[in-house]
Amino acid sequence: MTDNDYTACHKREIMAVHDAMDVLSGKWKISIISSICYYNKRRFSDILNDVNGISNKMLSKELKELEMNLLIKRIVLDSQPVTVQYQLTEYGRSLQTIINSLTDWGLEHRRVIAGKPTEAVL
Amino acid sequence: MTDNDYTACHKREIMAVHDAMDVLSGKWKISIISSICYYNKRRFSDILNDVNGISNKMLSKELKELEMNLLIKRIVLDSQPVTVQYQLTEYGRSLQTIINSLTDWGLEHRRVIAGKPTEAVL
DNA sequence: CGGCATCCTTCTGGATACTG
DNA sequence: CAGTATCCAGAAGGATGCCG
Repeated sequence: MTDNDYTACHKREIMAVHDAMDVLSGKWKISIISSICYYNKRRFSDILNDVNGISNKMLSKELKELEMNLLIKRIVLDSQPVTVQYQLTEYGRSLQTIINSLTDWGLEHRRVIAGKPTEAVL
Repeated sequence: MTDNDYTACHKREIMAVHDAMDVLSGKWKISIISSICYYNKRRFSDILNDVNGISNKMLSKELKELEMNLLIKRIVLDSQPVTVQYQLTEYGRSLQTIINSLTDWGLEHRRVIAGKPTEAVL
């Protein structure tokens, strides 16, 4: 993008971003995907713990939506009591680039807004 | 990330993602940023037109939030009637990578869910 | 043109309790 | 453990009209 405003049409790109957000929007969805992505396999209660502030209701709901969108899969192990693993699908793994960009930016951003040291809540 | 689940702690990364989403979450915020980003400078009514389905109220509100977070700046030209340009700040431009990832993924995603041809609404 | 104010409906999401 | 069910407050967000 140059500084002079030549008027190409970018509606296609903007709509692509909107499409992506259709599936990813929600206060928690991206954090949930990150959790599953970073750990490869992750259980319900672990995600509940990873994602700061989420309630089990919301986690349950958003996991279901992500599953419907074929981004994650649910694997039930017949242990006692039952164990459920969540995992990214092949398709879901295509989000890795986005997750990485967001992670990088988030780490930088935390530094910029200051007073929010990374180590504090660890 | 390997297939065997060695248990490193990724809370730092997951929280970074959450931090990023703090600033970027909302049904429209990322689309708005994309619009401004792709056109470099963009006026209120143009963004209103770029972002499919947004109302002026929401646009106004989210622009204000983005400005508060120092991601965009508002430039008033004293024309008649008044013209307002929105532009990414230096800091805001650091989001470019994220926007690009989302655009790429969105274009791919549109292909995957099918029945939503890119050209239709152009 | 670029908003803000108001009204009103829908959706979000927390707290809590309960189930297999 | 991994959810589901219910209740309910508050936020999100659309429609419309007004203003400098």
